[in-house]
Amino acid sequence: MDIQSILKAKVKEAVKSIFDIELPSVEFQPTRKDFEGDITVVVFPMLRYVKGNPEQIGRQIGAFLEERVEEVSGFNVIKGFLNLIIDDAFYLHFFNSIYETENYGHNTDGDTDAVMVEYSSPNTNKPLHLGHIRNNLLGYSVAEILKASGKKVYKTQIINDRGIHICKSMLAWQRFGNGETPEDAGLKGDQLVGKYYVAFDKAYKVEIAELTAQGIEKDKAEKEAPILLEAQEMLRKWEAGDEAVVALWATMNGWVYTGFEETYTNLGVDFDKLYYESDTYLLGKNVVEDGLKKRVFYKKEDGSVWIDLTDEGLDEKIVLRSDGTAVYMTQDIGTAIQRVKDYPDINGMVYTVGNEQDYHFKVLFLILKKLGFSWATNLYHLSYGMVDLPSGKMKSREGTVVDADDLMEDMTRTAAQLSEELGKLEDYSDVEKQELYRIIGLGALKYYILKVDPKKRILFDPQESVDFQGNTGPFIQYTYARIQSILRKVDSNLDLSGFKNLTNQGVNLSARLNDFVGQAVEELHPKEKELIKQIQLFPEIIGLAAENYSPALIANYVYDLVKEFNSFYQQVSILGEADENKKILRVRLSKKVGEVIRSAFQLLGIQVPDRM
RNA sequence: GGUCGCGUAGCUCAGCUGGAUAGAGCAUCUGCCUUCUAAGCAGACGGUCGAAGGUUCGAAUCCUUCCGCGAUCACCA
Repeated sequence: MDIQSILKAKVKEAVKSIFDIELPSVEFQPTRKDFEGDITVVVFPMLRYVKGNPEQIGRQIGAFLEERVEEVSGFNVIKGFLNLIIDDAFYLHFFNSIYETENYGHNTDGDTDAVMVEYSSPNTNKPLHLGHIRNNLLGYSVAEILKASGKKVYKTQIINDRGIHICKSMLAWQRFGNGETPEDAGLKGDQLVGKYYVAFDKAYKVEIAELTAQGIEKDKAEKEAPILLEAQEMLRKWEAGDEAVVALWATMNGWVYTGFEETYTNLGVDFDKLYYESDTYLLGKNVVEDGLKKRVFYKKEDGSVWIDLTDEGLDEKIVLRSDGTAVYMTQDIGTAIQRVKDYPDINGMVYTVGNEQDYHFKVLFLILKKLGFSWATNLYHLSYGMVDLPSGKMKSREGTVVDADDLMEDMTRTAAQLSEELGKLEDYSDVEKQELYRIIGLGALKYYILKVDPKKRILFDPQESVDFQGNTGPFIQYTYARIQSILRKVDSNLDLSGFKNLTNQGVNLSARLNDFVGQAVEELHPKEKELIKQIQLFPEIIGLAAENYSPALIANYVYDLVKEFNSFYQQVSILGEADENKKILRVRLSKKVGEVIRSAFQLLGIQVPDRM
């Protein structure tokens, strides 16, 4: 039972006993560092029920608690704030009770509902860029956080493998490629296909310039450039199942998938199920029929089908074209339904998609609700701000993007450079070093992106790059590495410390710690107490992060924990402590902090190194 | 123009389901490596929380208006 629940009941009891009033709720907050105490009861809200001077009331409640509640060892009142001092024994017992818990912080008795998390969902005509990185990191992390909060999670992406964009790459490759393959070019498949997408745009612009030079208006030229018309023709052939076109399409998409696979592996993300738009783009049409019957939709004279959302403050939205073909919305309706068919335990979905589609998802969710699907109330658009460069928006067509592969390589290189300067790893092999640099470089990148609130747009300056000091991934990884170093030394100093049972036989240790709790509770160092308090927060933070779909909460939490640990590390000696019981406690604290760091970072998709 | 989001230190961000003197990091400046990894620790400097009203014991946080930035308002996806 956590301390807050205990106190809540006791404060109510106090008010009942002193003033004979039933209090509906009690407000707590952690005591500010500048005051003495651990938990603060805010008296002000009680004034609605209890008449009197807040300071006076606080003192009366405080005295009651100090006398009747064994966890409360003292109190003070400042203005309307009742600061309670919690007995060290409580914290020690708490720490002792969770020390052996594996996956501490995870909710193990979660509901049986599953949730599907969609992220990445790239187009297959170009490589992934920085924007996709943010998307992937967010989606992956939220999926992991939901799992930790007790949900069953399916990770998915819908691959946008058809449409005019891929036809553009195909056409350009036919014209300028001379049969070039990724092997010939020495390029990843997605990079090669992206190259031809850029080539298309270049040729297209040349044609537009030629047309306008002939006196044709720009608008018209843009629509009638021969190369564009040809790409459109190619799309029609694809839809008609033209063998040659479909074969080329399959080949080039194949290259792209091989390339993506490599990028995903490097980025450390994965998927349980892939959906391809070439399979789903016709879905949803039968649902429209159904919606017409239910009068959720209506038909205009030209045959197009619409939904009227003006009552909800939105406008009218088309769900089927007059020629009977599907639009984007139709597909998304059909795909959502298909997913629930594929995984009947799904009772909610998370869509990781940029905030430029806020309106689309608002409408989509509303339509699904109106169609009466029970799971439609549990849909969430994990909307995030764009990643912009100092020069403005990223545009693949114009080549002004920060490529995902390049960026990861850059980060690894920077980590390598920094690490070499520090020169702490002379005994590592090149392979080991390379892997470590990757962990650090990616840690820096991932933390940098995940620590900010998803809603905010990120301005990414490749020149200034990503920090490795302060509130950063490497800072936290470094603390983890230091802890591992301590734990290694515990093992190797058997004869000196008598710690031989520490890592293997927890039972023995628990017994000894219990002795310690019994005999010397008042000796808990302030830093030890702060650390335990911080550790105590972890389960609650995971819950909050899941509720808010926010990896940033995890990042901020682990940063605070690490700061607290570093301060502890600096102020007290761990292995040098003379009192063996204290030494054991400190080693155990360090070990647990390490576990929480690893666990929290795992939720962010970031690895931790044993040394750095 | 309508709708949605954002605006906190020179820069990057926490805090936003209302609570004490608004917190970190970077940058600048001071100290601390013969003791567990200095990618660290301790400290200094830095703020009319975009502006103005309102709600109340109390507002960065909630409401209204305005300003600035962004997104979106296609029989494109």
